Amino acid sequence: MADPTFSIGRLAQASGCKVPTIRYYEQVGLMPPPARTAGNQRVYTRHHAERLTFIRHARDLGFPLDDIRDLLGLTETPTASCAEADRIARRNLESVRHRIQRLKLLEAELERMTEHCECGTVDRCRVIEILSDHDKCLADDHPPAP
Amino acid sequence: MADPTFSIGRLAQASGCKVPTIRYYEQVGLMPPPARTAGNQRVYTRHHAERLTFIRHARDLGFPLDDIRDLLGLTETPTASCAEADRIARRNLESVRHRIQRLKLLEAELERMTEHCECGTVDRCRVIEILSDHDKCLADDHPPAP
DNA sequence: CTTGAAGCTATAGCGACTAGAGAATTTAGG
DNA sequence: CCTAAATTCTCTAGTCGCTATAGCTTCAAG
Repeated sequence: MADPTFSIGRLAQASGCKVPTIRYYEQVGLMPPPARTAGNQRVYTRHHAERLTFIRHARDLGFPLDDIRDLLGLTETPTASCAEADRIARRNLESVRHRIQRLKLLEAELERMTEHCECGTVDRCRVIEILSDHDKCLADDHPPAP
Repeated sequence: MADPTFSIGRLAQASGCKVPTIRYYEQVGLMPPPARTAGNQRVYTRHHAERLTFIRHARDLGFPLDDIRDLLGLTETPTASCAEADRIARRNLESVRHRIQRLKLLEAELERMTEHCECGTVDRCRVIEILSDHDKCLADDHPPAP
């Protein structure tokens, strides 16, 4: 009859979030303030668990909290167009692709550094050398704007 | 005879760092405090420019400031073994590779989301659906520890 | 009833900057 | 030489997404 309820610790276990993180999400308005026991401890419902799973999952996918806030807003009016959700997801996909591209450049550069290091003294170190001389670097562009 | 000197603005231009970033690096001990004019403005030398280029370059390659501090320390004793520099570079290479792996999972998941979105209403949105249901997600592992 | 785990609030810290206020200094042009 | 504009100065606070700590209260098991 009555839905099961959870303490913050159980909710943390169920969701994979840490306890302080859940309180943080409440503080910044991502999670609604739950009911409290007589002794002031938080009591969560299945609704909270679902919402937190959504948040956790979106975080795992790299969505910033502001985007998650927007997505959560959308889920509350299910008849709204999902074009906005699509736009948010595409934006994050773009950002992920940018980061991959950039990191691949760095990977190549770091490989070059470590492969040619013969581990003598610092004054002949390939790592130091490449870091010191900008011209010897391949990946010298700047990271994309957020 | 006298080496050329730079104002903080020129050093910023030359290095690609922003002015407040240079001051920040001084504050956290990465850049040595430069001489000052009679009017208290910073006066930089070629040494500073080289050091800042090193820092900037290492930052571009994803080295954390603490690692950069260590590397700068090494450059000051050129007869030291470069094994430590090599170790730092390899550690960062590892970290970059981890991040690439992780981001590729996210990319696949986000592609799956956006490709199947038919942009109707939110209650049938593929993006929202996947975010809501953990079982529908491929990339549900947790990011690697720093 | 006791004990230990789990919960509470509040504050501060992380990394690596960035932004803003308000005052002082420098530089270029007239 | 003087003024106006650009640059620089210090200081504080804010960003993001938590995490850690301190010092307390409440809850659940035995």
